[in-house]
Amino acid sequence: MSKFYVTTPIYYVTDKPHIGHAYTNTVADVIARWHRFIGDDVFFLTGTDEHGEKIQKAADAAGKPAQEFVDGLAAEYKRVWERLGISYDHFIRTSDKSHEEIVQKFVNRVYANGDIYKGSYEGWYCVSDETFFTDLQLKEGRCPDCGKEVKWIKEESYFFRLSKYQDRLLKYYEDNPGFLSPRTRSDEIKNRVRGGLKDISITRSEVEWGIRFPIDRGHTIYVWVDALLNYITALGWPGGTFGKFWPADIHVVGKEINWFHTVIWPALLFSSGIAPPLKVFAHGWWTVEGRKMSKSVGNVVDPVAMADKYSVDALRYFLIKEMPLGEDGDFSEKGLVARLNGELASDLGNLFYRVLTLAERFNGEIKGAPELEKELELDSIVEAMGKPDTFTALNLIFKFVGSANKYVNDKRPWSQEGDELSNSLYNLLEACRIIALLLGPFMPEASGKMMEQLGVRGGSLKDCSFGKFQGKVKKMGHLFNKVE
RNA sequence: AGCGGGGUAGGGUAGCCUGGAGUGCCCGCCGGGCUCAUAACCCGGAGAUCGGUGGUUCAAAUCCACCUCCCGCUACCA
Repeated sequence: MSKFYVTTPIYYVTDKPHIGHAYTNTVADVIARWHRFIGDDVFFLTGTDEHGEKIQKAADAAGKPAQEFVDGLAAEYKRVWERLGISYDHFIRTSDKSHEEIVQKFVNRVYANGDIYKGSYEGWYCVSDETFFTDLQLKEGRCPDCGKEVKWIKEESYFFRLSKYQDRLLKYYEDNPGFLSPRTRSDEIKNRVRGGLKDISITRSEVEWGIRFPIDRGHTIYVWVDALLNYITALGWPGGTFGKFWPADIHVVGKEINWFHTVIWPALLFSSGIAPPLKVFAHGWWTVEGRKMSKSVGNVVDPVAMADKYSVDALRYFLIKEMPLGEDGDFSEKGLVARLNGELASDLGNLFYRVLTLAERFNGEIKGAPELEKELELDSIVEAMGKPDTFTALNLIFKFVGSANKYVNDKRPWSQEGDELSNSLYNLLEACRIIALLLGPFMPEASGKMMEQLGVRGGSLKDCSFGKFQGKVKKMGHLFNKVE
């Protein structure tokens, strides 16, 4: 049994989770469940990022102390993940005492290695957006986002010698081609790193709501450094289960935070003598009906509302099947309904329903020779999941659903009897059993219902070959209901 | 501005890295089969100068150059 450590980003808790957060966690969850399925010892981490000025402001606006404010949102995140079937093993919060202590320990070590120095941070600052901009980013000398005036601000800060790690990062990318995933994202990062790295400011003197910088307690630690460290503080670095699970096998992230995970994070780890993660997978973004999702447009999609309306499994299925992992895609309720009605109800649900009907009418012993098994591209599914390519894997499983439907049409079991009929049913029931097993990581609830109706127990990858069908079939209605 | 991604039948996509007959999938359309099943399932068909131009090659959707249009990122939006 090998270990497998998968993480999601920790989410900045200014508001409740939307469909993008749900996507990231669903992808990570499918990966985590798959690795449990193939027998790995999995540690699946998610959590919340709770420090920083924006959160302080949001708490002020809500009229609550910061800690109370983030407590409420962290609980909300947990509720959402439970609702969406996210099988995390640990939920880390950056306001956890143990996290704060470890972050300070880590920063001390980087400092002792000579990679932190005092300097000053300056740049154009937009007060209303609370954001610094470079000369290049300004539009006609004004804020590129809101168009208001910007001020030149200079602030004392401590810096991390990111520039020192340029060559080591490039070498790491070279030696570990799978680290930057998917490929389409890797050139972008390499180009930018080749273009030169600037040291980065890692403390703030104006921000109160954060972890104290141990070298100079007038500063707090920049939230990104605080946040990135969650991946090792959750393991209890340098003790705890760190030795067992580190390095992370995969950090699942959105493409917009790829830079932090593939450049700053490994550099920080290099500085403190810790191995970098094995893979950072940057997935794409969802638009909503063709438009960028944003609060101001008012098209933010609530994943819980979708799950309530169409079922958790339909939502999970749509998120994985709608776009190749790593690409961008478009979310629409119309698209979700089309996949629910057409693929889940008509193709998959109907397959189970018709097979179960035929099987229930049959009184004899279910036996036969494997005929349908050759249509199952199990090796390709395993290979895809190893990449990971959840999109291709799910497509291959559904290709097998199609093969099973075709088998019913070709064999016409309703006009068969005796051994012939038994053989057809044998093949179909075994196909259904394996489909149920393989879909477990993607649609855990439906998978459970399929097993129950087939009267078989759960299993693992090694059970995904045609054996003797030992279930007791019991039809219990449709797996998926059509909508509208 | 720099960097990255994309432009494939009516719509949506996969294929592109590792070149080999436009090959595949979904929706829609036309025709047929079946009646176990959620008007579901299966088969066949129509429909594409693979954004444009030029190049490399025996061979280009695929590699290269340029052009064009769309989108994203540029160091706190999954």
